[in-house]
Amino acid sequence: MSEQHDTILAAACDLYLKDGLDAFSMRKLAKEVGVTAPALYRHYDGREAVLADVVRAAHRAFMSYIYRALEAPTPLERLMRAGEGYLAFTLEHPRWYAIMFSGPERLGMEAFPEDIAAMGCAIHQFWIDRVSECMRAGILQDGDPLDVSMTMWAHAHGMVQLFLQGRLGTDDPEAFRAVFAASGARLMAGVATEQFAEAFGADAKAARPEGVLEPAIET
Amino acid sequence: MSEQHDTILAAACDLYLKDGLDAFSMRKLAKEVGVTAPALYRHYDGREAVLADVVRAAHRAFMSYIYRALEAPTPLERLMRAGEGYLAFTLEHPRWYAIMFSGPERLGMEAFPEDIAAMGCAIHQFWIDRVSECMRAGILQDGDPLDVSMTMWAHAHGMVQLFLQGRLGTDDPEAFRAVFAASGARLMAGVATEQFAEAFGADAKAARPEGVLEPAIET
DNA sequence: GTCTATAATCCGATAGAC
DNA sequence: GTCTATCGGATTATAGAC
Repeated sequence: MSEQHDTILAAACDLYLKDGLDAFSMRKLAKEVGVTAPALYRHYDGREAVLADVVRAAHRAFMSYIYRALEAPTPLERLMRAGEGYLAFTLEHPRWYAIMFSGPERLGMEAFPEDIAAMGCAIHQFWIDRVSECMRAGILQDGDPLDVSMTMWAHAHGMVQLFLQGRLGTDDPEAFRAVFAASGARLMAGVATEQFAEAFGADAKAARPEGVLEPAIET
Repeated sequence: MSEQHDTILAAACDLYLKDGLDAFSMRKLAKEVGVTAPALYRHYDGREAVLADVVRAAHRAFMSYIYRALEAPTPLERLMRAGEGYLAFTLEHPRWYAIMFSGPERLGMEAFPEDIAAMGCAIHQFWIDRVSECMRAGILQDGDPLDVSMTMWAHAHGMVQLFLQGRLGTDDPEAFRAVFAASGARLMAGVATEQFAEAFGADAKAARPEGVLEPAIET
């Protein structure tokens, strides 16, 4: 809460985002802050504690991206905007996304602190809520929202993961956006209703005349 | 090619599978082999070179799991058996699966050697072939096999990734198998044909009377 | 609250004797 | 081909002066 605490955390985020997790050390962090390493231990218990705060910051940043979707007026628009926010976050902040899903032992911990796990649950619940209200609106086929949101989540997570590791044959975020949308459309064909196809077709035409949802031809 | 080379590689695989990537060091490897560290450098250029061979071994192990599917008589059975082989590999050897998808810089390299990248392409092609022949057989809807296989790959990869990081609320592989199958069925609903539903329904009944494809109720 | 100094480990890699 | 000895570096973290 103190001011130095925030200064250190900000520097820690910068350092992690710049050099990655393996290059993150208390010495470099101290240099970034402008003090010597032992001074950091007055404000943090150690490396683990700093990284835990970085993970918290990553979760907060992620939430700020997807929660914007709640401003949209309809369930369908909220779902689509949430998906766009998710994709924007992963493309603009791949390292923040990575640390959210690196698993605790990758950070040198046995398990995530309770409050971080709770943030993960809140995010999961957000997706369940988006799916739920789309089911009630007749846009998604009836089913268990927990199951359906998991399917959509896994697909999105897998796509992003494969792209960030260069397994999709392209490094261009714009190309990936089209591929992601096309793949998402294939998935929706199995879980959405005709009402979705009509509503989203119209929505897509209004918002994106170029029709990014058409399957991308790669070869 | 020499015998010591193989001995070192085997020990390296054991060491990585036992302790993980961050704990993998040339000194520990030497102890595992039963020699001193400098001796390793007669057979390997350094840590990177050893890890590259471990990655090669991981790819070969993965291929041995999914290539078994080619013994099945029909395109549908080959696709299903390939999926089962994929899942079995990820659950039985999560660390081997992890190192295949960790990205080169995680291993301290700039890029994967050409032959490793080629193995990745061969695996990708394997999935494209499975999808292709299912399209020709009328089991999957017509489309670009590359696109459809990517969608299926991303979904499977995402599911496994989320499970291995404990984000699915269970650590039980058997429970995950059911969840994975149910989610896969949701995906197939969007990309398969009615012929699939009929054929696989019959197939599932013959092979698995308990019906693992029914959506799992969690709560 | 920050510093200097340092403990205690670990790492990859090499030189040179045998 | 393997050894001993070592270089040169990194790391987390602490002790104690100021």
